[in-house]
Amino acid sequence: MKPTQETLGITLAAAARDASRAFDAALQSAGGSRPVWLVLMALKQHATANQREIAQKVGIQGATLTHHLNAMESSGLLSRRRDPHNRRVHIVELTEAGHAMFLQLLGTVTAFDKRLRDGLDEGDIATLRRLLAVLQHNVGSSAEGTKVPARND
Amino acid sequence: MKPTQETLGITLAAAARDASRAFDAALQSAGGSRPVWLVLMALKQHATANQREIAQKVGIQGATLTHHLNAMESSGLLSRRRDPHNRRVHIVELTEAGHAMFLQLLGTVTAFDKRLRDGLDEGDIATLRRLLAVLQHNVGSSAEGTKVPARND
DNA sequence: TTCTAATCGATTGACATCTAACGATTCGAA
DNA sequence: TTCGAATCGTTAGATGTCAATCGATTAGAA
Repeated sequence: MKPTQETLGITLAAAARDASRAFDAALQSAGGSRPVWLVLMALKQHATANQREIAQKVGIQGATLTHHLNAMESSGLLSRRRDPHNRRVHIVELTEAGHAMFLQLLGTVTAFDKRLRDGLDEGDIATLRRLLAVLQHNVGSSAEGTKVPARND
Repeated sequence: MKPTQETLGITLAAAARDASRAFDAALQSAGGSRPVWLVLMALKQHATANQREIAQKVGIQGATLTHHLNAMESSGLLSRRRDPHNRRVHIVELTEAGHAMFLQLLGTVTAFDKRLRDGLDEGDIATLRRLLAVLQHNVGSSAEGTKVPARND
């Protein structure tokens, strides 16, 4: 490892941090937030889902999702009801307002993505996805259906 | 944008999240943490620095750094003294324990980086760095001397 | 010399995230 | 049928981050 060069993890974290901050700022200007967007997106892909599935899809812990869902339910973006077949389970669904919020944020997300891609061709994008997937594989996760690794004490 | 494909920002954030979690776990097992590592690294590169410089180097706000420095000073890893030429400024320096902690964590960091790079050749690494730098440029930041973008209300 | 603006680091409060633990519910082996 | 283990979502507390604000200090124009 060259002494003047950052480790790959630090480089990746810094790039992601900068991109995420800009993305967060864009979403906030559009009246949303990143967690809101991620939950909306998960529920757009699967119209009804339980919380465990959403948390897994989004890549966060159930406890974290509870907080986001509480806020989003209060805001009228989604509803939760007990599954009659298994009363431990919440079925989560978007409301009309939730669907509207998704559309509201979609423009922002698309514009941001376009901005992020500026100067990169499809080959670059594919390469980046491939390399990022390798990194994820190397730390023990796959890009889809990510399982949250336990943090050791 | 293809409907079945994640936006680039989400892909990047997910990869970075997974890598960061693994990195955090590795550092924790070695008795440190990511903020500790980043501060140690910044102070290894510039033996004496003021807080603003460290915060900028690490890529976090001054308020955040204060908390980390408080903890690290309590742990004996570093010391702070007022600059006699400008009493607003703190000069931050590593202690012997701080230098020892750096070495302690260095092995972990190196091993983690090696793990991250598994299956990637030098060309891949260079490509990844280049592409990440493009992304950072596109969101308004450069990879070195990162300025933290303001979050709009 | 005076005074305004800028700088520095700290404090406060809010947001997002995690772990550990919990109560309620369900599953499945005995 | 019983009961221990597993699942589900929630709560509480801790960590890391940010913005806004503050008191102390300095710089520089008038």
